[in-house]
Amino acid sequence: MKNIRVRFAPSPTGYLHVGGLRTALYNYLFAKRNNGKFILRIEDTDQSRYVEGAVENLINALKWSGLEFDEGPEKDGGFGPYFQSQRLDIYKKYAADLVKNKNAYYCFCSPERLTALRDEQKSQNLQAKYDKHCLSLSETEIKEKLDARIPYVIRLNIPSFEKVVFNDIIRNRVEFDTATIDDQVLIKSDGFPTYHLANVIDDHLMDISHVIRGEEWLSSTPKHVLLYNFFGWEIPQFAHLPLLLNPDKTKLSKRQGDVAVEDYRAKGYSPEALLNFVALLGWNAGDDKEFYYMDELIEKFSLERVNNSGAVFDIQKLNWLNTEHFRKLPKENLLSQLKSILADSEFNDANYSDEYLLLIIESMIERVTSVKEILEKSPYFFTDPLSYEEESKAKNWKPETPELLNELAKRFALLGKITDKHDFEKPLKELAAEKEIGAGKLIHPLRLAVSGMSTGPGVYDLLYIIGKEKTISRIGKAVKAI
RNA sequence: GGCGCGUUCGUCUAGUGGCUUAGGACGCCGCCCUCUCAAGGCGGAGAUCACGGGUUCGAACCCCGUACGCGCUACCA
Repeated sequence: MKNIRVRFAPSPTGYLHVGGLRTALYNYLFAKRNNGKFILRIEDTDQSRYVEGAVENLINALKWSGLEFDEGPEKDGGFGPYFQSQRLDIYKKYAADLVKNKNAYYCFCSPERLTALRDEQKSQNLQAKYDKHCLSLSETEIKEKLDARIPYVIRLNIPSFEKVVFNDIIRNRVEFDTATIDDQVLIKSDGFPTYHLANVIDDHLMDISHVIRGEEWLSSTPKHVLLYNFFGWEIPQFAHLPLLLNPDKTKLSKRQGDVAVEDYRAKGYSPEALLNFVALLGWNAGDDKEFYYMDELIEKFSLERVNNSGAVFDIQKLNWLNTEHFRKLPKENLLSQLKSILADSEFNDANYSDEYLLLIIESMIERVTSVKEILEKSPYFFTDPLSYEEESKAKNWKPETPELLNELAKRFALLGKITDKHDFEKPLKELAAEKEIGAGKLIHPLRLAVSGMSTGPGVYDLLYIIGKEKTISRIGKAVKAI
């Protein structure tokens, strides 16, 4: 079997789309599974869409996701450059060959004529297609126009009434009639190639064996097939991936939620979870397994098992997977994450011991789905309560509460050095018994006083972590404040 | 409008002619546990396999048609 070489070929629009992430992942998995190479190529042939820093963002997002490319920008594998904008001479040369063989031709039509033509066709409910007006230009006419510096494009000369048939790994046989295919512009008037030309030339020159890309490319694949034929090149294997969809089943878009990998990163999702989730959107191994690490994905992946219908991006399932992955992270990882998040937070002035932070992690891990959430759900480990939850106040703060809590604080103060969370339990239970009330009558207001909240770890864990001194002082504060 | 691709619980999916009274997961609901919130355990509801024809002893699975959805229809990728 020939060498497996696949590419992820995004256009640098500013960020990595999760759909793009999945495309990249499938390419990556396929490459790794088959001892092939995963190549990153930047399709920056549209000057009007140039975005500052986009390539850097893209590469960073891929790196964060763990999809390291074998060849690409700054990583030459002998097939570079990997920026299409740096390969203009190559495209020009091949375009000239096409023109010489009459498989492409110069077109000098103005945008106005093109628009008028399209409008006319549309009004008659005809397919919008270039009318090959410039195909009939003579050599001398072309030369004259060229000399006169009239702007031109080079168009693909689609033969009429032929069938173009190709095989797609995911969709099997696909057939198009050339009568329905437009004479695609190959070289734009600014001298840049369009995607269609550049992609075929680069895939051939870069020795790409499998073209794995989104379904939106399926309709233009016959143009590419024609180009391969005109050049006399071997056609790569195609695999057109189903689209990722919004909940309303339209193509996944910004308007209906987050689509950038960096958005998910910012929200605290882990790359492992995001990758695991996205891998399952359109692929499965044929069994019930849903939790995967990268190495297992590589081991099991095959294009043949990719689905052929679009998949809704279901954030709930992502949340679940994120949680599953999160629970399996080693403590040291969580600790270092928490430290760096704290450093960037409003609580960055204090210095917390590893021991302290580890206790927090242990108490919160079942209650959050990311380290970031620890700060959101339990700020009380880092600051005294700034306010007290109204609902809990109404429910748990009774007229006799201040007196009870003061008494409890007094008894806590009598405790020696705290060595176990249950040290707090005894005085609390005793007081409850003496007053002939349920422990809950003390526990709920106590939690509120100490944390300002009504939810969180077990109350004894809570007290043990924040410590005896802070517990007592916070009770004092709460009694005054509430 | 034309062309292409698709259609199994709300969602992701298993299923490739008899093993299927269509399996799993997320979510949802209930119960248990319990100082709260979670986590965990147990259980439940939820799909006439888009619809209509055909082929077959037998079809979610094969064929044809229809409907619907999506994609493409740019000197964007």
